[in-house]
Amino acid sequence: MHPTLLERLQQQRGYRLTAQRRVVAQVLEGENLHLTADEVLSQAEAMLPEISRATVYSTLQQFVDMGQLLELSLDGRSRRYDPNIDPPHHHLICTECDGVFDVAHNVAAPNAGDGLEIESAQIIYRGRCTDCA
Amino acid sequence: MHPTLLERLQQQRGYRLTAQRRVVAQVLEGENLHLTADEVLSQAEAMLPEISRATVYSTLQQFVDMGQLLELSLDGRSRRYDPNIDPPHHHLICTECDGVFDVAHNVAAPNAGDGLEIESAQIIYRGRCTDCA
DNA sequence: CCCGTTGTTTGGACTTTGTCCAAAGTCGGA
DNA sequence: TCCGACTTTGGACAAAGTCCAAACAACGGG
Repeated sequence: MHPTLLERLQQQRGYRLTAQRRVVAQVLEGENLHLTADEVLSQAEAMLPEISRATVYSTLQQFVDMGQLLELSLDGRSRRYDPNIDPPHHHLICTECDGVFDVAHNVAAPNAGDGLEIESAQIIYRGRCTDCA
Repeated sequence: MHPTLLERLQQQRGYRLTAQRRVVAQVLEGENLHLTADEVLSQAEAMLPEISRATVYSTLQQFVDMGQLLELSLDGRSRRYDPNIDPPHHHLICTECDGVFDVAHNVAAPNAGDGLEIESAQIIYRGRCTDCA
């Protein structure tokens, strides 16, 4: 298996892995989990009641900036976070159950060299998940 | 050329093309234009001062539901709207100027038949636009 | 032409999501 | 141990979107 988010954070040198950061990382961990910041906050509060909203938001942002957490903008309303960086993948939003699912990354879709420089591509599929189809 | 958004709306039978709806459609029109709902609102107010926020939001939603307007979730904070449906295309967010640009659609990225049914795919590229590169 | 029905718009209150900031707390090294 | 740098906190604030009841407008039947 690939190292978990928490394991990857432990390897970052010069980074204080405080109780708050550890809790946020633990909450995020899991296959096919795509939590919003507020979902992370409520689950983190269950483990560490005095954690504050500002900490959760800024911790999430740090993980993203460190390249250890994927930020998804799926509905224009909130952001979701995916701790599975390593096998690159994309996402499907099920039009029936509204769930978010990882989808294997087959083909990069590089593009005509119109003079633009593409760093990354994120694909959002819409359709029906295996359960609903 | 492909018909404009306004023209496409005029062809919808049994749909009242009120002054408010016409104004919203006119504001959206244009190449490489990706306005937020609030940007649409302020420009619409310039043409029809008494138009209300609720009308703009619900009109945009209707256009999307009718399949005549593309809704983009690029930053998890707001939604942007693209009136150009017809030659399918994707979008680039420039990491330097933060602009949004249409990118020609080369390759559909269909996927392994893992039992899911894919209806559509939307690709968000990140990189540098032709001006910034 | 009037009326009722149906569809549309309005303003404003409200919710959700995210940001900012100054003060307090914590940690590790000299 | 003490200092300085980093981290967390709570609360105020802002942005984006939703909801709702009342007012308004348009169309067709009588």
